[in-house]
Parts: sequence; C-alpha cells; structure tokens
Amino acid sequence: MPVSEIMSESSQSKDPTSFLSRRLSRSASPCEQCAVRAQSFCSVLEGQEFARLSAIVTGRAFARHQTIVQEGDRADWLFNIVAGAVKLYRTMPDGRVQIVGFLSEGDFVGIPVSDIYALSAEALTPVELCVFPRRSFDRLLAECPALEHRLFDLARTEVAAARDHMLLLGRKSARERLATFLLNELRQPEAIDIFLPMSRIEIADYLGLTMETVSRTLSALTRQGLIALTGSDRVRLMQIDRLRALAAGED
Amino acid sequence: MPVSEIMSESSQSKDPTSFLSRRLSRSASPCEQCAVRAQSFCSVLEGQEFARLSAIVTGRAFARHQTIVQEGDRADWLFNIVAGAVKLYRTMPDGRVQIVGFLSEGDFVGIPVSDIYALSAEALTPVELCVFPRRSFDRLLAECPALEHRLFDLARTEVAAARDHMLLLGRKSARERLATFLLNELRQPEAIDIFLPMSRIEIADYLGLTMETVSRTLSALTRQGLIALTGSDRVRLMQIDRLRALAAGED
DNA sequence: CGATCTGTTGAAGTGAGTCAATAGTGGTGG
DNA sequence: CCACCACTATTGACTCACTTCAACAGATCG
Repeated sequence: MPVSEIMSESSQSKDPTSFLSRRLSRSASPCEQCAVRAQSFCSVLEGQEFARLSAIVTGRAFARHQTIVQEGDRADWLFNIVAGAVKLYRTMPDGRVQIVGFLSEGDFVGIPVSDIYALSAEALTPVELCVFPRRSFDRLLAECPALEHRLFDLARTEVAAARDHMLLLGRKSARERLATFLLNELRQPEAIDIFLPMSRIEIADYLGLTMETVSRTLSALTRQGLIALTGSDRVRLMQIDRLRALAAGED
Repeated sequence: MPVSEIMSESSQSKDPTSFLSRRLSRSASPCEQCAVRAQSFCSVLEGQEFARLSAIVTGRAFARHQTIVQEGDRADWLFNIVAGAVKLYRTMPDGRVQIVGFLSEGDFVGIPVSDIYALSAEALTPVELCVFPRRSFDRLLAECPALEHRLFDLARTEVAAARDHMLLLGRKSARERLATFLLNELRQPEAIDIFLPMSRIEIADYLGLTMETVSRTLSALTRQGLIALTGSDRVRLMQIDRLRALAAGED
C-alpha cells in the first residue's frame, strides 16, 4: 500500500481512533509510570490534578508516514509525544511544503489557537502518543494555573524558536542553514553524533531549500571536513566551532 | 545626527529612562483613561489588580528610528504600545537583518523568554509606550491567572503568526510575499487602503528580500492593476481577490 | 534651491532551483 | 542468502528568480 493512499485515508478520518492508529492498552493510571513525564508539561501536575489528566488520556500509536492531524481538520485532540519523532508542517495548494518544526519524546503538540488545526503532523518514525480530548483538556487548563503557566512557558519558547527560524529562512545561505540545523539537532551539548529521522526532502522543506541543495551542501561540508556522513541518516560534527561560526554567519 | 549614532548611543544605555526617551507626565492613575486599553492585554485586569498594574507603569516616548530595546541587553522592561509603530528584528554580525514583526497600538512587546532580549525593537514612527519593570510585572503575573491567561493567548497567536511567516519566507515567491504582506497590513477587513509606516528596506527585511526586489515587485503589481501606489507609503488594493489567490499560492 | 535620503529602474551576476541521469539502500521473495 | 525492485540520495548540466552594482529620479528639508 503506497504512502499516498495511507495519507489520503488518514485525511478522511478526522479522528485519531481511526483504524490507522492502534489503541494502546494501558493500566488505569497510565501516566504514573510514564517514561517521558519528567520532561513533559504534565510534570507540573500533582495529586488531584494529575489524576484528572490521567483520567482523560488515551495512548495511541502511529506508523511511520502516517498523518496524525491534518491542517483544516477540527482541532478536537491534543497530543504529547511519548516515543518517536514527528514533523509539523503547512502546505500550499500546489504542493509546496514548509515544515515548521520537528518534535520528539516529551514534546507537546497543539498548543491550540483556534478550533481548526493550522498545521499537519506526520510520524517520521513509529510514534506513541498521549491523546487528550480538547474539551476536557481545556477544562483542566481553566482550573489549573500551574498547567497554564507551564504551557505559557512552552509557547514562549516556541515563539523564540520560530523567530530564530525566520532569521534562518529569510537571511541565511544554504551552508548556514545546514550548519544551524545540524547544531540544533544535537540533543546533548557534548555530543557530536546526530541521528536524522527525516529524509533529505524533509530537511529541505524545513530549511526552505530543495532536496538537491541539501544533499549538495552536506557533500560540500563533508568535503571540507566540517562534518562526516556516517550513513545517510547519521552525521558526525567534526569541527563544531567552525560550524557554530558558520551558523551564526561569521564566515 | 545620523541614525547609526542614535543606535549606538542607545545600545550603551540599557535603560529606557535614557536621555533618548522622553518621560511622559501622567496622572496618578494613567491607565484609567488609556485610549488603547480596550485592545490591550491590560483590559483583562480589574479593580485591585488593575490598580497594581497602573502603579508600576510609566509612560515614555521615542522618536522615529530610536532603538527601544536591543538584542543582548538585559530584559528588565516590558512594553505596551500606546501610539505609533515598532519593528522587531534580529541581526547577524555582518549586518543582515530579519524583521520578525511590525507592531502598533495596543500590541504588547516582550512576552519574555529569558533574562536577555532576543530581539531589538525600533520605533518606525514617533512612539508612545507603557513601560513595565520586569520584576514587578512578573510578580503581578504570578498572582493573577487572568493576566497569564491573556498573555498565553497572545503567545499562541504569535506562534501561529510566526509559522505563517515561516511558510512565506521558506516557500513563497516575491510576488506572493508582497501580496501576503499587503493583505496582512489591512487592519479592517473592508478597507482597501494601506498606510505603510516602514521603508522599502524594512519591508524587504521583513519578507526576506532586497529593497530592489520589493520596489520592482510593487511596480509590477501596479502595472498589472492589482494594486495602486498612491504615494510611496500608501497602497490601494485594486483587486483583493486576485491578491488573495496570489498570497495563497493559487496563481 | 541645492543637499541628502529614499525609492525606482536597468544591466549583469549568482546561488539555489530544475531537470535528468546515476548510485546507493533496504526490503522482499524466490 | 542473494537478486531484484522500489525508493532515496547523490551528482551533473543548465536555468532562472532574485541579488548586486550602478545610475537616476523624487521627495523632504534646512
């Protein structure tokens, strides 16, 4: 079954309970032994409020390339990523795509703006999600300042990240975009190895480039010894300082 | 006195009480008769809390081209725009600029992310601001869920706007960028006339283009009858539907 | 009424895009 | 286990939208 069919099927079903996503069996209090709780928004909740969140959550799994939500659909569900990686993107009628972010374990999808999703979300890898019904979540949010405080914090961080990305898209060269991207993908500050769960096209759609330019630029950076490609989805940063300078536009 | 000098002076003084900004004399309760209160975040406050906000606010005026805050400075002040227009921007070491937003009456500057401003702000026109000391404001915020709720709302709206702008910067042509920009500058949905308080360079720095491309593209849109330039800072949208199609990429 | 800034227009250059061929890569079934 | 297939990534040749460099025109203001 080609991906396009999966996607069109998914676009028809507005509900994440669709046959495409697998409901995960969980205990009555699934949140208590959650592996990503510590790094997720839900860690601000305790006691009663935590119990309320646990009560409305459902676990759900998506396969690689499955659409989780589609822009334009009714925003009835909110998500938290338990495992895997997700892309968030906007599309244009002629097929142009702008990916606005990649998310992974512990990230919250859908600080809601309106009743309609402004973005699509798709699984880059097999993904496990916590799903919250919008209504119940909003009710909890209204009664729980600590939760709102935490989401406000997340929203501010997202605004800052979005503005950094605007600078990248508006003013950086392809080399600078790739350097910035690779440095951002470093999770631990000490690491030098990166795993890229996304394809070249997805990197291109994130950086406002084409697949070919991404590939050529990575090859050039390799030739110049700044990085090493240790597999098509693995990169080692060989000269972090020069990459930092490049990313900042000092080169 | 050239602009560059004003800016470098301003960058030395981290405090908006600097000689460059004029302190506005105000009554003991300046907020009560505020013209922009209805459209500002402060409208959510009442009674006691409103009084507390009034107590910490100071009025301040900036001339055209004055720097209000500079990225990298300590984020000790928050602002609300009472009159005039402001640009928010990020810069690169070699002088490249990306404007991330234009703000006007009623807009709040500085949903704070860290202790350091991530952006610079400069007056496009003569500007009057409410200035709040960060500490006092944060204290009020911590004790007033309604305020936080409102700012959360603003932050969410900003995230959505930022993502729209990423699509523009990453994937739209110069024509599409200008069409999108002009439609966004329409304040009332029924209007067709736009006043642009910013220069061609500033439009370019917002849209990720050069001044020349902005000028040429506006000329082309005029030649094609989509807009009319009724002064270098005034535009009339002659064919809104075609502009909308263009902005959406359906053309 | 010149000086200065901002905006427009023209000509030439270029970084990234497009189109196309080739080379890896991973999954599947014989 | 390998051979094939389908897909993804790389590389090359060429094109083009936007930039750069430069001249000119209009506005604004002492």
